[in-house]
Amino acid sequence: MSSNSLQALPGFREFYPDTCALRNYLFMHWRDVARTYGFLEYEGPVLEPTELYRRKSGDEIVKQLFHFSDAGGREVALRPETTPSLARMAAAKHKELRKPIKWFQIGSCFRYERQQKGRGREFYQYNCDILGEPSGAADADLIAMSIDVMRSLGFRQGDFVVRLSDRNVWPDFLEKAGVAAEHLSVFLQIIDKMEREKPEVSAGRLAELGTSREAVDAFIAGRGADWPPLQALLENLAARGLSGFIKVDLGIVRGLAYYTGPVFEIFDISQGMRAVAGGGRYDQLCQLIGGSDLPACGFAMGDMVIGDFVKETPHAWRQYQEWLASYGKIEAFVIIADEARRPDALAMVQGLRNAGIATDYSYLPAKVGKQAQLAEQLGARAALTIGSEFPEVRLKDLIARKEEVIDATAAPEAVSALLTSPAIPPLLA
RNA sequence: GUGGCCGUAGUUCAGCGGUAGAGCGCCAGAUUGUGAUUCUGGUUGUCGCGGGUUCGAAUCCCGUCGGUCACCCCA
Repeated sequence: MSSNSLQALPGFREFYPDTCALRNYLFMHWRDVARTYGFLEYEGPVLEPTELYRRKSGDEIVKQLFHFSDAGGREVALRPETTPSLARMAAAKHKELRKPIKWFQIGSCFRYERQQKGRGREFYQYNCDILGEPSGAADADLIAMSIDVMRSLGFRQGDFVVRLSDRNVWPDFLEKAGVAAEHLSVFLQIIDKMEREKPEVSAGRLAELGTSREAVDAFIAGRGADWPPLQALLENLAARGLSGFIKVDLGIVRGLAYYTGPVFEIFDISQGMRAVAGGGRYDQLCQLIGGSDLPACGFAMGDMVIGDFVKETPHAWRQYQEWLASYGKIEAFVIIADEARRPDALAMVQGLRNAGIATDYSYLPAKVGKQAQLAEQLGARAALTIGSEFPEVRLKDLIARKEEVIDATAAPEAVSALLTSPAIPPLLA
């Protein structure tokens, strides 16, 4: 890298075709699962008033935003997530929308922070939300959906786990422990950090609130067995045959302040429980941002961690490679053996393309061998050689290594037939 | 914001005070109308950038930019 300043900004991503393919593969599965769950795609603004995020999360968050004053003097920020925009959009129109509102979005998000594995300054986030439905049926559907996203990408039971909890179990705990309700948010932050922090630190903070690490651990060990909302969720998911993916873990509360009910996170089991997706219920956010009382829940998954997870999981990677084998490949290549026939070759290329066949050819005169090599490199299965015998042309199956003579006018049909026939390589001697 | 490690050919890397290297890739030929493999030949550099030490720096020192990983944070 030279020191000139025309390179991409740190943490921003340039998708060359090979990395763009993986991105598109993720998008394809994201959209497909959303479709099967009856979700509609929407899109919000990339740039928002800085206040939209400050209002929800406080001034601290502004430090991690790309924010600036625009030419009109407005304080604006690139979105670090999409839920606030969604809450506003849904709240503004919810009276004319049939409930439940089931929307999803795949959007670029931006955070100003040093990059590391799985985290950059620019990333895509897949967000699925259900608004206007207060019952746990919606939460259960989202959890099932997140599992199906994982399965569609080739992950299996044992690769990942959904850790499920409900924030509402904790006020009850605090009350019994004699801790004032006003300490709930501080308490939840301690719970959220317990797994990352040294035990003594958490223990100290819990003691300050008037409870203890032992009491919390004991409560978590109880697994919310007597908390009806959790049991309802578990029964719902069991009916779908998904119990094997779920593990109740009351220690999951999620860092965000706006969650108000069930919360869940998906973890990569192999890589030290790396979080790959998360979500939960946020019944107050639409009121806070859009002024409409609209219960809601949702989950999000970023493209970077899940992309790494696919790369690091052999069977998921194999599934991607299989998909990739036919992605970005041409189907037919027209070899021009006699330059005098270039106009006829162009007509044939056009005919093939109009028939929906991915077709390419050499822009400049080249030896037949060179052109055949190009056909191979571009992934073509069919090679059409057009030369002085025109309108007779040769159609070769580059996998079977068999060639036949056809009439030029029959090319689209003949190529289509070849492409749909079984790909049988010749027996090796 | 803090710290560790790394920046050499298109790419992966070796060299670590004394002529800038290898594998892979790429190009050409063997093969003038046919792809794999093989063989032969060839191409490729501001050694990230700037300064310093030295007779001499890719190599040592300082700075800087970039990458990467971890911390912080995690919406």
